[in-house]
Amino acid sequence: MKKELAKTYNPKEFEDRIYKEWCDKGYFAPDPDKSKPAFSVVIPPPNVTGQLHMGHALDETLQDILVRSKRMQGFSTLWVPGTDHAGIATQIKVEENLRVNEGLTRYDLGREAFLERVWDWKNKFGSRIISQLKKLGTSCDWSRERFTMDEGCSKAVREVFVNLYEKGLIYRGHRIINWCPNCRTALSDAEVEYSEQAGHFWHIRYPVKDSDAFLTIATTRPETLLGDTAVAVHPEDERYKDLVGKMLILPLVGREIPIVADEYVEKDFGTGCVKITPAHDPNDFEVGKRHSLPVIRVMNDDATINAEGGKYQGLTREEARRAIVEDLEKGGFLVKVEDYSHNVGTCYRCKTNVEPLTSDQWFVKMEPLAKPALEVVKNGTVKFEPERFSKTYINWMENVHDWCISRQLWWGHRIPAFYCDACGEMTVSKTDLTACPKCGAPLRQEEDVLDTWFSSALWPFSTMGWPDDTEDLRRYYPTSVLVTGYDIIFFWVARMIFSAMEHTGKEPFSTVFIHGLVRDAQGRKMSKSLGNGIDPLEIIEEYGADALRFALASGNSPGNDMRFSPEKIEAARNFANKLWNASRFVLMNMEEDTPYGLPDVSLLATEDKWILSRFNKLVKEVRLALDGFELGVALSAVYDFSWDVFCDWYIELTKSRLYDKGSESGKVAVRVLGYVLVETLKLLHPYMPFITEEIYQAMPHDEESIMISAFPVASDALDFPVEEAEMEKVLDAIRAIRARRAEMNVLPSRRTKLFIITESVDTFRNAEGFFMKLAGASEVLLPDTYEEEGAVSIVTSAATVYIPLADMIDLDKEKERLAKELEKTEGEILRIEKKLSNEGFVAKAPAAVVEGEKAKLAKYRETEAKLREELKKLENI
RNA sequence: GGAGGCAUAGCUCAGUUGGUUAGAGCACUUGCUUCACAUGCAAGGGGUCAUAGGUUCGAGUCCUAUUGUCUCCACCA
Repeated sequence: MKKELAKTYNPKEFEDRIYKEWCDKGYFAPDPDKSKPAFSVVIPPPNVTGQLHMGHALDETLQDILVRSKRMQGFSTLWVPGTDHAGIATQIKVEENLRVNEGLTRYDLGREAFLERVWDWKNKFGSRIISQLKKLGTSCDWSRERFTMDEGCSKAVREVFVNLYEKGLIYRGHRIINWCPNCRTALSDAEVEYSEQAGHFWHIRYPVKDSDAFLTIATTRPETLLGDTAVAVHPEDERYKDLVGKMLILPLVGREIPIVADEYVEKDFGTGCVKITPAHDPNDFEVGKRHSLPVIRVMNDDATINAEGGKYQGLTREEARRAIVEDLEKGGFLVKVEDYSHNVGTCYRCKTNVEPLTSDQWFVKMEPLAKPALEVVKNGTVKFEPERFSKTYINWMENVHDWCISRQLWWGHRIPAFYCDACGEMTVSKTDLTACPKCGAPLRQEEDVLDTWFSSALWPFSTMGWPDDTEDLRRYYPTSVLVTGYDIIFFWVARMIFSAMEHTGKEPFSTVFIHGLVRDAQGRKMSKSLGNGIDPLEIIEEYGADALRFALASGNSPGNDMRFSPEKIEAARNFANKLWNASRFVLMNMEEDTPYGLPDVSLLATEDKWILSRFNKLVKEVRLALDGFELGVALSAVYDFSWDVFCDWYIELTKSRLYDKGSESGKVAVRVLGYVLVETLKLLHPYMPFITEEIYQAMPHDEESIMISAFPVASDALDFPVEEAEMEKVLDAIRAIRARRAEMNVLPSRRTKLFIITESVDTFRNAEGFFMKLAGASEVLLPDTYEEEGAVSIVTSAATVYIPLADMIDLDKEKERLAKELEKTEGEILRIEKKLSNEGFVAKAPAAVVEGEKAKLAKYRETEAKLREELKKLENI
């Protein structure tokens, strides 16, 4: 059924409409046909209250390309969408909102009322990110949309927690952890970001008890002096050997602390003496354990000094530092201050300096879990693409510490541990308990919630119904590919792998397809604070989702960052426009009843066979690239074919036939045009789903939607090597003539006779129209020889073409040009001859390569002979 | 301190297991109101593929070192 296309490409007119049609038709749901192989993907769930940014756009685009191409290749594809509750991020937003609008804190509201606010917020904004994903054209099965805090995922979380607890892999402990004083919660190691900060190195004198001697320590954090319980020196440090075991008087505090010997100290760094503050430094904590030192925590949860700090109580960390340095100076304890720049841990959410401190937290014991997770990557069951990221993963997993999973937040999965104040028992349970199983007294549930990543770690199987034995799990789990950025390999990918291994006994996915970051045109990370973020929705609004997707997919190589620039998106839009207009042209030349599909081979012209043969090559190329996750390579192949081969050549080649109204040959041409265009659209559909669907619907086609049509398969029936080669001879000649005319400034309007001397007479005779249309010919003659003077000669390997342009010819220049060309050709001949006379090459190179070189040599020799002949002629004049 | 990426045209980047004369987009030059498209057409200029070695019949591609640059991990107080 022939439809009209609007005169200009305007994606706004059809993108939303088409998306709705796909949804209504149910195309996004996996095909229930059991005979089809399964291909499944789970979306990296965006933050439920987040806004779509370029990172999402890239991630979703890549996934959609994979999913759509697999669907067209006959897989039963399932793409599970959903969102993450994003504990800290969401809670911060709601608290901020509460503070700004009502001047309240979460404590003013209380836990229950505050959580109601968060749920309201979630319900208000949770659909926003989903609708933004839809604008991109993502083909997720929305009927399976999940949320990390929905009933099913919560059930999975409890199941996992209790299982791990019962196996002894989750424990509660008083440990030193990373604390964010702003978010007022513990953080895992992965949630700490280090940043270089300018600071000072304070050298402080600690007097030795009952002596005039003293030790000088150097520290970047003088305020933690309040919690010092020792000073450590290296056991082999001659300077301090005799002092080990003696006591020091802690300045300002007056506490007696021992001098201990520990290998942790570097003799050559600082003064060789380290103050030990077990409560506020992870290394000191370890030293403290080895020497059974007391642990004195001197800060509150908001990083102000607590009662242990004596007169400094109530001061912030920064205030305390200033006050203490001042007092040290007054007391004569301060030796010197140096400028010092060092790495400080900050909170990945709010960038506040992390305060290491001791507290009661829940941990996952990592060692037993890491083992199978390492194995499965090392033995290739889980493959990283590109492969190098498996190193990053293995390195991290081999050195992983226990995972602190408790967060002092309210928004999240509350830890299912129940305390009995009557008998002191703690019970961990999959279901909520009200009475103590031991003594029957009322219970109190743990206040802490779980790290957000604890639930996302279960995403590949919790979304498919685990722990129940569901049909989805049986059919689609393990999933096929996980697509994500390298920045969350530790947060998420690693944790999914060990969780899946532990709880399902299977890897969560077979391939991890890693992409880089989308940066701005200057190569900077897009960020809110810089204000350099490009809003994908604005791009879609202005250029269309297809253009955005194209811009993100083209030139993007796996694992590498990319820059996003206005030029790129314009180039993408221009390509869409080109396709649109090429399609309009094809449609214009179609009849109401032009059918889909190729006419009989016997009816095909040489150029038809040429384009089919070229298309067939393209199909092979695209499929190979897609199979290897080379999405950018596949796209550029389709781009080049569409623009250069199909539009710039094939369409132009068919014009004379098309303008011969009603001719059989014109009808054949239009069917080939339609066929190649539609099949090319299919190759392109995974990348640009909307425009390809819109055009597909307008053209004669084979399926209800391009989405469910079959991805092209290379076929021997479309291979026409002979015609392809013949056609290339003609195209070579046309290109050469055009170049020559342009060089001589022959106006396009000036048409001339062409005399073509060639052995492929039939080929060139059949191509007469092409020379008229594309090479400025008024008449094409194919004599056996051409001897007249005053003609430009153009030499290609297959033909010598003469253009009588007596008035424009400069004989000397002609000679010079021919001589130059001859020189170049001879150079090439020499190079190939050398190669072919190399015994190693002939013996070791593949036969096809050797044959290729021989063919090339033959071609150059033909050209050389013709050039010599021409030169001789000119010299005789 | 450890690991890794990148270095190819003026700019931004492709280049799949080594195999035509190294490509594209943008920018630049010249010409074109050719009846699909000026978001276009045609022609053109521009690269010793960071440097030095090595492996190979053959290296932009593999190996080693060097330089520059970016990132991640570790954290010496």
